Amino acid sequence: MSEISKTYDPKAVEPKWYKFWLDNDLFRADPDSGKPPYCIMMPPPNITGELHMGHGLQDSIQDYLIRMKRMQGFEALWQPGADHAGIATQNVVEKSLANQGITRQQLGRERFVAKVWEWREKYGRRILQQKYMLGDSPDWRRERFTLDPGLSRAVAKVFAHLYDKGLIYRGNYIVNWCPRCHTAISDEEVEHSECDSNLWYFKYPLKDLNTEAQRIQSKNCALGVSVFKNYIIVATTRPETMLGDAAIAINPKDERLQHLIGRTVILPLVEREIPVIEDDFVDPHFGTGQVKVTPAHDPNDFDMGKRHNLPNIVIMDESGIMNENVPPQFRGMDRFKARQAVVEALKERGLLEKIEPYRTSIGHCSRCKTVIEPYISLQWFVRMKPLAEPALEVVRDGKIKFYPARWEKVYYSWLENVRDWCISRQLWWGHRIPVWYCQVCGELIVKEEAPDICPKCNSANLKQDEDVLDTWFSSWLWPFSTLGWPDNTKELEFWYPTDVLVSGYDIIFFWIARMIMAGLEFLGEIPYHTVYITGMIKDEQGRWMSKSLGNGIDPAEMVELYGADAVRFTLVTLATEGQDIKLTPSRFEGGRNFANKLWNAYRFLMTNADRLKTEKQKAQRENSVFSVPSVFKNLSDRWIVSRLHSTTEQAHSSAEKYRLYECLTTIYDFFWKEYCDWYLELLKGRLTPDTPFEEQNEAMSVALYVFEATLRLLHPGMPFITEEMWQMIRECRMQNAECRITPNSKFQIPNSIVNQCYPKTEDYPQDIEAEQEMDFVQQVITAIRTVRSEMRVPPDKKADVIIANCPAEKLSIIESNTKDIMRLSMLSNISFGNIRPPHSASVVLNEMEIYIPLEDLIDIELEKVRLEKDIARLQGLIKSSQTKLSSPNFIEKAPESVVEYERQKLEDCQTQLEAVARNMKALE
RNA sequence: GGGCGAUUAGCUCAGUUGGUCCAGAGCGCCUGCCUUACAAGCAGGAGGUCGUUGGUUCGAACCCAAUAUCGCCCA
Repeated sequence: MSEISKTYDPKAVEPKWYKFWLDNDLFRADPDSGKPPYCIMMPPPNITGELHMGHGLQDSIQDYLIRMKRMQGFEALWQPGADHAGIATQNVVEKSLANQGITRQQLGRERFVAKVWEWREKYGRRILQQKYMLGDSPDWRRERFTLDPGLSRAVAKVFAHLYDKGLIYRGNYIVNWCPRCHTAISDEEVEHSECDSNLWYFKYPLKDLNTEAQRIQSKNCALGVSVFKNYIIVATTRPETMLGDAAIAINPKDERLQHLIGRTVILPLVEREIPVIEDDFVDPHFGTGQVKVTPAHDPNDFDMGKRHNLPNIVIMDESGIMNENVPPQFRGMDRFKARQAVVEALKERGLLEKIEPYRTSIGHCSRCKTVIEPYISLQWFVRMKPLAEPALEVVRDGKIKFYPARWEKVYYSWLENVRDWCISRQLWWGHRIPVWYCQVCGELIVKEEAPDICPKCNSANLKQDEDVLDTWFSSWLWPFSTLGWPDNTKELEFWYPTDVLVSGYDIIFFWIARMIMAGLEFLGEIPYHTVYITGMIKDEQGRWMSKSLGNGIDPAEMVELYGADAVRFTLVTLATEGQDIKLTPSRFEGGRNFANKLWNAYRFLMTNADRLKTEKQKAQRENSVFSVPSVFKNLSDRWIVSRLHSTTEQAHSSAEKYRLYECLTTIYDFFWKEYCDWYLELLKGRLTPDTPFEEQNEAMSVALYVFEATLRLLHPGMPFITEEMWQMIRECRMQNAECRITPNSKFQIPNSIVNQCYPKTEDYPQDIEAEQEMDFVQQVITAIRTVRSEMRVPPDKKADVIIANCPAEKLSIIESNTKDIMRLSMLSNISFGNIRPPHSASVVLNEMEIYIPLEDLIDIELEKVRLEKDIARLQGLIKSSQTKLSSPNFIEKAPESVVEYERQKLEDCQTQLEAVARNMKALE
């Protein structure tokens, strides 16, 4: 056997095994295997950029589940793929072209789209390469892209289906327009943020001066303030839009302003006559209660305009530049420049009443952060209400469960208030809308495939809609389009509905809710029964990681630094119940240290296994070196197997509840604090040169047996290091020690931890008696160690201890473990007796007392302090027990077992206190 | 304005059905150890009136009600 390095080096291990897994098709999923199906859809990453920590976290969780299920005998498919990400990708390619001084308009649509495909080829693979690095185990052969022919066919079919059903319509409406991306976006793609702005108050002159009659009438209106003025005052947060005003509106219930009804206002600068109208929508408390109405540039005003038949006066172009519908001096100005200019112009005319500071919510494009312009344009929409109802039901009925469950509320509130979905995008990159217009008769044709002639006039002069569909219009089909829908494939039959979706809460609306709607609408079945919502990765201060802040932590770099297993382990253990994770690179040290701990235990085992193997060869012994033990005789063996039982049980139950952090911390605690700290330390005492070969052999067998099981338990969380060690350990164990899941008969698959059975609780016998005995041994050792340490006894100074008041059953435990107790607490002798040696430190353990004679070494004062502390601790416990027990209510109402426990506790504490007090007295 | 989350050790976080939790972990800190698997380690230790105030209960970190602070989502 070659030397094993002292520290674990992931770089020497990880690439090797990933290649091995890929070369041997170990992630292949086959619908004909005869095993039960299990499927997770990988949220398709954008092809724009790099893997970020969120992927790292979500992939670690998904891969944990997939690998575990695979080991549990499921035909586990993790379906991979990528998303074309319309706006994002187009932006990124435009940006790269801009560096060369080229615009997409210069290239033209066809050549530009070809460029984006080049980009996809070049960069689209990169993120997948990064997923290799993490150790992800999807069936890469099944990788899909949202613009693949099959998936595009699904999109067209869905569009036609919804159109035929009347759930897709086209119309001129106010949409969220991004003047930089030059496209409409959906409500979900708008990010609102509170900004400091102003409320500008403008005077709009009334057309006719007040007549005497009106004046008298108004005088009777006691509340009137602006009655005698020949103008009215409006307030706005967007002054430039006044150029498109079509009316002034007031609330019909606003008594102050009744006299204005029916009047006409001269719109300043534009000199257009506009009416004063009444509408319930107007909030009398906003500004002056008289609001300007700009139907073409505000969603509420748009609705109001419809109610009152107002003209939609569009005042800017698609870049937010003022157009020919505004007075000449503003034409060609950017909307923000126009804002200043309008204010300036009104001020010059004395029509600026005042400016008040005002906090307002401003919508920004989630892609480029440009301020959104509500813009009237011709777009395609999906009617959402009919789709939302069934999607609400399946969650209400519990057919789909969210983990953590609180996200269901968020899901409900969105679906209950869902608005129609604007699906057309004025982009070039994406699924072209499957709609054709006859250039002869104007017929509108919606078809899955391009029609040759107009069905109405037979003309071949057809033109396809220029726009493309929202990216999510293909993503929402992901759970079944990737499985081959609309074809009726084996895959679809076998894996749909899938099992779990793992995603962040940021895309519950965008993606999760829509996927559920789509699954129900197009397949009549939910897409998955469980939605696992992860927290988001934040920086140290709790801020979102972003390129602009430069506070991102690159997972690839972390893998490079700490190893993939360490990164995965750390991320999963930090992900508690959907809480956001504040991450710093140093957090990965924990994972790395654990990997190193595993490695060194392995190193220890292998060194000894190697030695025993050599001895065996020398002696030419018959028996195979390390077999699976059938019975466990040694206390530490019985104990560690019993602890493995509990660990396995916990790993199963935590995984069922999707508490993966709990799975990993349980295994971590078992391995580090029980296997390494105690079991291996005890094992050392069984591997001494004076121990007979057969006994050493037996001890090593159990040690390897438990270690191997731990590797399998841990494999879903730390795939690489477990494979590395498993492969090596396998070589020194008997063939029947393996526990391989049924292989696919069709394929020759080598042994790998990937296709071993996940440990089952019942494989490891629980042994309560061994646990109790071991617990006592540990208590004795720890007590002596604590005293030694607190009394500053040098580690190399061996001590004799005397144990007094030792009950018979404890005595026998100590006697049968004397060697271990002495070795682990550095003693030269243990004797029993009731004589307290002078100058000794003492510790009371339940009813028994341990004396450690230390002669000159003992510092009486130090020992007194120690005992005083113990006395105070016991007194505290006694007091609280007494208080409880002296309350008749407690005795009457608390369960018998609790009362009994409290009584026992009190009694034990009192016995101990007496003993400690006695020892204290002996020192004086 | 509506909803959600957080508040527990110096820091980051666990804490399941209220009792066996005078509350745990990792990191940090203190003391002692290079004890031939591991100093990325070992042994031991210090450190918290569980945001605040009421309530329910025999019993509250946990349940209820107010309240404060921070964060997120929606309008």
